[in-house]
Amino acid sequence: MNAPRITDSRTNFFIFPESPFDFERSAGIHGRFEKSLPDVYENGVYKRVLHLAENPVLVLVTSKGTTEKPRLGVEIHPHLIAQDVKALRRLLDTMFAASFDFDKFYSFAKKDRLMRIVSRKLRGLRPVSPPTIFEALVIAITEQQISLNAAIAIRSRLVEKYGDTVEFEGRSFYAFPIPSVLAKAKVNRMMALGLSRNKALYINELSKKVASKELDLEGLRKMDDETAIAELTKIKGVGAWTAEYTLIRGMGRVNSLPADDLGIQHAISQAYCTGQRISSNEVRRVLNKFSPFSGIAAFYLMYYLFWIPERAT
DNA sequence: AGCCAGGTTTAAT
DNA sequence: ATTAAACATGGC
Repeated sequence: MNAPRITDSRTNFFIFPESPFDFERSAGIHGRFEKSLPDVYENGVYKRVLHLAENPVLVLVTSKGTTEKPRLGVEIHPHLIAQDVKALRRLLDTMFAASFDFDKFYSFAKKDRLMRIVSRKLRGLRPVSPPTIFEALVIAITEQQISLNAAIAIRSRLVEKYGDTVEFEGRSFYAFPIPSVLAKAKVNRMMALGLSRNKALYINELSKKVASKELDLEGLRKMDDETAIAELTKIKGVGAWTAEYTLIRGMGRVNSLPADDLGIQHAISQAYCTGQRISSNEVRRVLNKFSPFSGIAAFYLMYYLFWIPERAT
């Protein structure tokens, strides 16, 4: 598995991710919502603020290649010193270069008639990840039980209130709030953004543990799926769905399957069953043939069924 | 207006 | 070991 190569020329450089990579489709997910801070995707450019050596830096990413020969142009504001370029490489690796072998997944997908069509149609689609597991976990908590639209609206307000900003071309761009800030936030203030009391408490307590280093979320990357899920579910407010969702969407764990997910249950049922609501066990049974890619298979199927209006062949 | 939406915890049986 | 209630907002 080759790590993406990054060529450095001060504030602008290229990344060469593994192929195939459809940047527009993958990063473009963020552009489907009116506002899904801290992520902004407009006119083919992905924009967000990342922390490098604790400093907020605006990063602009755009495709300069193709799905088969991916090449991403990266632009930074303000300038970076050399050691920050290294840190940025790590973050962009995490976010865009989910290091797994797409060809292997696609060859698994051929075993199934529908999945063959889906994977051909969506070739190069990756689940883009947040830069940190902390962010992925907070995202998952905000999305518990309520609709995606509601969660994204609430999360955007959380980011506007607590995230660091970089001004650029007369606009504010945001970083996801860092743990120490959310650790100090008042639960009542967080609730005013639309979080339930419990979710505000969960996020606040989680942030305190991460900020104090009592909890090392990034250390989860070294663990296998099962162990990471066991660790995550020790955290208050984190059940099976939240842990599994964090792995697939935030850690590139393509076999992690949040089988309790209503959207996945709906998608699997429509594609392989009667369309009626099905159980998590049914979901696992149906997707088992795509193991060790069951999570990414579910992601592809959901995207295909619910996110492509112009679906035809 | 009312119900459901990419669940989890606590408190009951 | 299983079941019920409470929870917050946005969309239809």
